Amino acid sequence: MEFTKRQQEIINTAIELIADKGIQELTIKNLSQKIGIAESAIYRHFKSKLDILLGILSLFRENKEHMNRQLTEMEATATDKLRHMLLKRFAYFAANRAVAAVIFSEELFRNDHRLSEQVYQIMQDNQQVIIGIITAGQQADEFRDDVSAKEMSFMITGALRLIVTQWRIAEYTFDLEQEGKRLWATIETLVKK
Amino acid sequence: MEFTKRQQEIINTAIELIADKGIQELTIKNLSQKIGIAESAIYRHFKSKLDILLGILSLFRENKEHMNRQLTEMEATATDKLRHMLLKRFAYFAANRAVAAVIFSEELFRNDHRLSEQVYQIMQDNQQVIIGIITAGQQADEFRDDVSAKEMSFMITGALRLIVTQWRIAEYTFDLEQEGKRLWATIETLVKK
Amino acid sequence: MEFTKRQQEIINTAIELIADKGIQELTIKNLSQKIGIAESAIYRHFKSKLDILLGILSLFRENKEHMNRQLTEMEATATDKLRHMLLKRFAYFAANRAVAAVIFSEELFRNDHRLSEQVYQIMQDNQQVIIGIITAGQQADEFRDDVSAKEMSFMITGALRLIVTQWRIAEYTFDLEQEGKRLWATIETLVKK
Amino acid sequence: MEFTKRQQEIINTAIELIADKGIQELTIKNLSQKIGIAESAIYRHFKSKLDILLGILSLFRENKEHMNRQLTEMEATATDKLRHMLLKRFAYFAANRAVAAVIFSEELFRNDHRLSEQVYQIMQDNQQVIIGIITAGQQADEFRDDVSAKEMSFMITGALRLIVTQWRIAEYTFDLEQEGKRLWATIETLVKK
DNA sequence: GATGAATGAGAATTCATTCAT
DNA sequence: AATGAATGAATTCTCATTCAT
Repeated sequence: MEFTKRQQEIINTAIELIADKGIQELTIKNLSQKIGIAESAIYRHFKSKLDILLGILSLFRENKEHMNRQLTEMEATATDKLRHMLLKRFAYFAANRAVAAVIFSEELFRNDHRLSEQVYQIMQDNQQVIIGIITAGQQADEFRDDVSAKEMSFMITGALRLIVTQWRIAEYTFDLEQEGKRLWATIETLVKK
Repeated sequence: MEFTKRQQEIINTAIELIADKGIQELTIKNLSQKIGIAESAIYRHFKSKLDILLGILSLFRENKEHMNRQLTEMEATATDKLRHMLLKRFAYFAANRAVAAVIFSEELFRNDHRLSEQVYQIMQDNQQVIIGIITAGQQADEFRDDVSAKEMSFMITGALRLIVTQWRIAEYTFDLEQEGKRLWATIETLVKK
Repeated sequence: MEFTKRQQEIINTAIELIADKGIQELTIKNLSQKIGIAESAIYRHFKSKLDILLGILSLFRENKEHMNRQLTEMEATATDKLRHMLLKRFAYFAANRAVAAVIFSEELFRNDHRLSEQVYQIMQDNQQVIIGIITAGQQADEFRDDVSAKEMSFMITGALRLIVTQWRIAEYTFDLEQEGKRLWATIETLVKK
Repeated sequence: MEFTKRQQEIINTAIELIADKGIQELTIKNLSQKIGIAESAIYRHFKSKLDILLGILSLFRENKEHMNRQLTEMEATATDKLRHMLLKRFAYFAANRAVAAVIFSEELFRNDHRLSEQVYQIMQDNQQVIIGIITAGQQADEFRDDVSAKEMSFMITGALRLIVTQWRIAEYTFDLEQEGKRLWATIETLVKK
């Protein structure tokens, strides 16, 4: 899971490429051109294009795990944690459009089992964190418990994904963090006891 | 918007192809082979591959408009309408996996403006219908009104999309209609007054 | 050499097509579309595309023979005949751009022996007529005779072709007849005794 | 405007191909086969087929500019210069049939603006050189001046082109240099005072 | 580490032509 | 006469990858 400077450069450039114009734009040619090296040079650093995609996912997962660890260790009410987590995520996507573009496009990763497995894991991990927070919130009597933590987290995840998707389709023409705050208000109203 | 028999056959085959193995599998060669005609024969029926994709969307839109019209004309409580609509949609996707695979993969349609425009319209139309039902429900005092109809419909759409996406990623290994009913229970609990 | 109405329509449309955008634009599809019939209908009237090209040439040759016969029968000085012929030809090309485009593009007819043979014949016929006029002019002491009639006619033909070619390349943006008159003045000065 | 070895090879092969059987024979397949590399290898050296055609023209233009520069610097009477130039050009075409076939077939370059622009420039450049020589000849009292230099150069260019064209149509069955000399005699007679 | 040249497989599309109706 | 459907061959071009240097 450790990447060299060049490997990171390649991965990041690949992410940008995908974010910009979709997976079809991620070709070795475009990639190498954007970096400024020869096509064949790419193969010094990654065995194949598939490995670059795996690299993207692994980088993303690492990042998310870091975020989640921070969150778990945080001392705060469940409400604060949940808000914190969602707003942080929106901020992250707003600052890293490319990642947003890549991570919610399961389609891109359908060709290979290793890829779809990774995407699935990332989704699961994420859900687990939210479920954890909500369960805690229910036990602390902050959140309603007539809906299971799992179902609740499902609704939240769905909304999160949809807002990011719409933001992408709208070509980033609205303020994601702003809309994210509005969404949080809704979610808060819905989950609080 | 009227398609000949052959055009419908091509569109349906294209949908199946995409659903099966993703957009990358949708080549004129695969398409013509699956139908059993020559590659060039495809071009007698569609000017280009792009037009086939537009055909898919137009077919889907037509279908959805039909569904929505039925719904609008229906005499029922907002709760019933909403349940009816969601369950119907799950049933439709369960029976038309391919369409589900295609319609929630905005990524596929990013290459061309005409395509993304269509996808956007379909999403909008859909949201409008749900908003309409919820507003009615709020006025009839069936649904809570501390959350706007728009926000609520947003949560619902997000959940709907997420469940279908997970079902696809899980390679249809769970019963979508079953899970859809469970989701409906959650939604009902959340929206009712 | 007798063509039906439809055949003539096809030939004329073919000429226009070539004149407009070059031989590459002469496809059965474009042809049938411009006429307003189905592609396959063309084959009712011509056995193959080659026969259409042959038709173009045959039509043109007929026309030219007619022009030449008129000229031969005309009672006038050689100078008048030559002027008449050249100006007439420019007028004809100005009015029939398409024909000009086709007839000076030997390239188009290189694929098939039957075609290039025809083109060669047309060129020869033409030269013969000019040679005839010049010889007469020399015998009548109107034209210089230190240059053979053949060489002189060669210079004239070359100039005629070049002016039409330039006119085509310039996309008909200058007045061919006007320039033709100027060219005639030059020729007259050069040939007269 | 500098070409690699391989690029020159491709351009030359393309010229040969066109000269042999016309532009229709210039396909990437034929080209690569004649060279002995894979089709896709061509694209390492030229972005597209259009660029190969542009390459042909640019190579030709370079060559011609070289010839013209030599001529301008030459110390000689206008008559000698003109003869020298024409005979040199015939010699060049006789030795480079392929180039002759290509360069006088404006038709071939009609598809693209960049191409026809180049062809037009080459024609213009050429004419300018001849006009220059003739003007000098008129001022030195070698050439008649009752016909403008421009008109005279036009006649000469027309004749030059026609002779080459006929030589091509005759499938190179006559001696171009021989005929060129005869043509020169005619031109000399016509232009001299 | 990096490059340039090459490759084979495959992509979308076009074209002239045929044939049953 | 004309049409609609189909075909096979060909065309330009792209792509991931390899290899010698």
